[in-house]
Amino acid sequence: MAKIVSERADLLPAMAEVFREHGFEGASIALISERTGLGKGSLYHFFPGGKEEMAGAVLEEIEAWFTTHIFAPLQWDSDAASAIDRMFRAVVEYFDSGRRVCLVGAFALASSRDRFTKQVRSYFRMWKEALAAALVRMGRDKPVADHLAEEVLAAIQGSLVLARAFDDRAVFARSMTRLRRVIGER
Amino acid sequence: MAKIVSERADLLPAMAEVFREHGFEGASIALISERTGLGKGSLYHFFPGGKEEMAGAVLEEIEAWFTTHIFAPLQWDSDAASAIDRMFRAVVEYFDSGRRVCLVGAFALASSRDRFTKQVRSYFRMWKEALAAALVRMGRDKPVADHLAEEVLAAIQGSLVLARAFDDRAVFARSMTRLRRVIGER
DNA sequence: TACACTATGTACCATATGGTACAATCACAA
DNA sequence: TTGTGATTGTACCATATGGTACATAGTGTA
Repeated sequence: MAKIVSERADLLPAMAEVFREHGFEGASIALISERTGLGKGSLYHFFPGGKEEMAGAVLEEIEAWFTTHIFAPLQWDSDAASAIDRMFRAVVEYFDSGRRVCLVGAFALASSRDRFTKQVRSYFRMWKEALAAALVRMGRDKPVADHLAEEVLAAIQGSLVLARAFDDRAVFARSMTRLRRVIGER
Repeated sequence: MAKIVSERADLLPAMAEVFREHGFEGASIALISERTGLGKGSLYHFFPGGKEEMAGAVLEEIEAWFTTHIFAPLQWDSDAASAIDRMFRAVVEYFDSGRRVCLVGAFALASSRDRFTKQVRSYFRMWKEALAAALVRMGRDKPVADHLAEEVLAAIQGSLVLARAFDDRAVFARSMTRLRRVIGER
């Protein structure tokens, strides 16, 4: 009855999209099965822990992606300004200019936060600390850098909410432009 | 079998809290029944349209509350600065210093946005326009006021996300302090 | 009191849910 | 070829879901 031998990792992007669109409660196994093209059998073969394990794996993958493409450069790249510039580019692309929701942010607001407290917190903590580190390398004082990093993260999350509420990408674009300017100023 | 004659409006606060805590999908009728203290019979008596009508009524009540306490003063109060000050006070109290989630924001991120597009959009549009009007009365140019209003709303929503992710009210407090300063500056 | 109407609780229903069992099928190595 | 373990689809299960039906009890009024 088997068709193709899949890998667990291949399923994560499709599953992530389902969770993004429907949230943890709204993402039914039937829907996940449909969108991944895999039957329940395979799904539970790869994720014996069920939906909770699926969402956990998705969060893990998201954190890994952000670590590679955003957090690590922010933290370690000798050219901090360029790392920040690349962060903004990556963010715009990743969130599809505001059309796509931040799954971690959505989980933070919903009751699913309680299930995934650690992963949600870790994602934002890593982002904030990496960005603050880059700002320090650009010559900012540590406390200022911390506040600024927090402000940037909040603005990103908030403009994702507004962009979706207004169904208007321009909201997100304006916010990104402003943040680049704020960070550039002294 | 009846106990007390309730009013539809009396149920809304309890229902709002359930939707805030669990989202639209997660808020089951059983849970709503438990938290309002009313059986299904009564619930469907007051809300023949079921869960969708319940959530709709809650959104309506929220918009009404904000209109009275925040939007109207921002829009019409001759002392714009004081209206903005009262907005921040009301927001801090309403969102319980960041412990409480913005239901409309949560709905905007979730799939429930599609069901309640109009109400979600209306809430944010009214808020943004009212705040911009107050800023104009404080002497700002219209375009600047529009951008600033958008920035403030995004910061509020974003810091609610972060405050919940970090489980730290200080995040929200810091954001409000900063916004007051930004608005005060010329 | 008698009546109409509003509330209310409970039993019930069809369906969807997350999850399990298991047999069938694959890839691949001996 | 034969066997072994990884995959896969399907049938199935107990439960929870949103929603309905209805009989009962309260409320106010003539």
